[in-house]
Amino acid sequence: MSVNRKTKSFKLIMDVFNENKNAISAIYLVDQFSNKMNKTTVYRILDRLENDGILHSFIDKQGLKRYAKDSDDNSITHPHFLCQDCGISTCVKVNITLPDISEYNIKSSEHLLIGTCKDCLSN
Amino acid sequence: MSVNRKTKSFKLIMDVFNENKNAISAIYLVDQFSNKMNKTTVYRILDRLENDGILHSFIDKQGLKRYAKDSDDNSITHPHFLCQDCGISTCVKVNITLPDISEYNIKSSEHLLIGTCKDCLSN
DNA sequence: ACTACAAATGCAACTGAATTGCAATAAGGG
DNA sequence: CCCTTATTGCAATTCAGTTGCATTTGTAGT
Ligand SMILES: [Mn+2]
Ligand SMILES: [Mn+2]
Ligand SMILES: [Zn+2]
Ligand SMILES: [Zn+2]
Repeated sequence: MSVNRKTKSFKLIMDVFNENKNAISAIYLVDQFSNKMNKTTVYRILDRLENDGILHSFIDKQGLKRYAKDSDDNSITHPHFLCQDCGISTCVKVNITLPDISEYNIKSSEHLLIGTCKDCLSN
Repeated sequence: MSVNRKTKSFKLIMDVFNENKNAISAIYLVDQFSNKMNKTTVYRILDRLENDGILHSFIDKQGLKRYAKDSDDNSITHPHFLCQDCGISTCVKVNITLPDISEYNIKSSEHLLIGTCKDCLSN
């Protein structure tokens, strides 16, 4: 009983994440594929991919949900970088050490780094 | 020319932040004061307070905008904690050291810590 | 205390991301 | 090829936040 049918829409979205390891906003995909599939479909496919552990997500500085492909060198929890200039967002392959705070039992964390990417710096 | 008039609405909201150092969502205040002022007014007062450097804000895990009072022991950039159980959110007075990533010029960062607070742990 | 004027507010309409219910479609196991 | 049911399309809805504009109100200056 396959839980994930390889539909045309599913493949189109999966291709994006296979060709691009950046973090992509749901709304960008909705827009990109507006003539290929319904926006509801985009959201539901992203949901499934996340539940299946193929993608992970976070809320960016503008409150938009972004998704990126899981990979082996993604530590379980890693920061996400956003370039103010060109808008690209990437998973940052760095281990962040949480300060030990006695008052809280910290279970997970989200880290957003905002700045300028290499490409935008050199242009 | 006073830029900040001490209106009734302004005082009501300011009081909340003076009595409570936690990070409070805009929508919570809109709800709290629904019979005292218009929601637009809440948003605009929060905006002003942030521009004047009295409050600072961040987007929480649900994509909601939260505000907290600036204070001397708030380092310029500090993490924010959210208790999964009771929902309170606090500024965490800890210096976080960003890993130096050659690929990016990092100008600012946002750090969300999710877990359980002391109160919820002991109950 | 009065006035004038800009700042602040209320209201209603609007935006934009994301979700929901339901009927129609299509993937793929047998 | 059939059948089951996962997936999709569509339209309506939600929910936080914003905008335009007319009205009110704080307060500086007299
Ligand atoms: Mn990532
Ligand atoms: Mn804070
Ligand atoms: Zn860039
Ligand atoms: Zn708690």
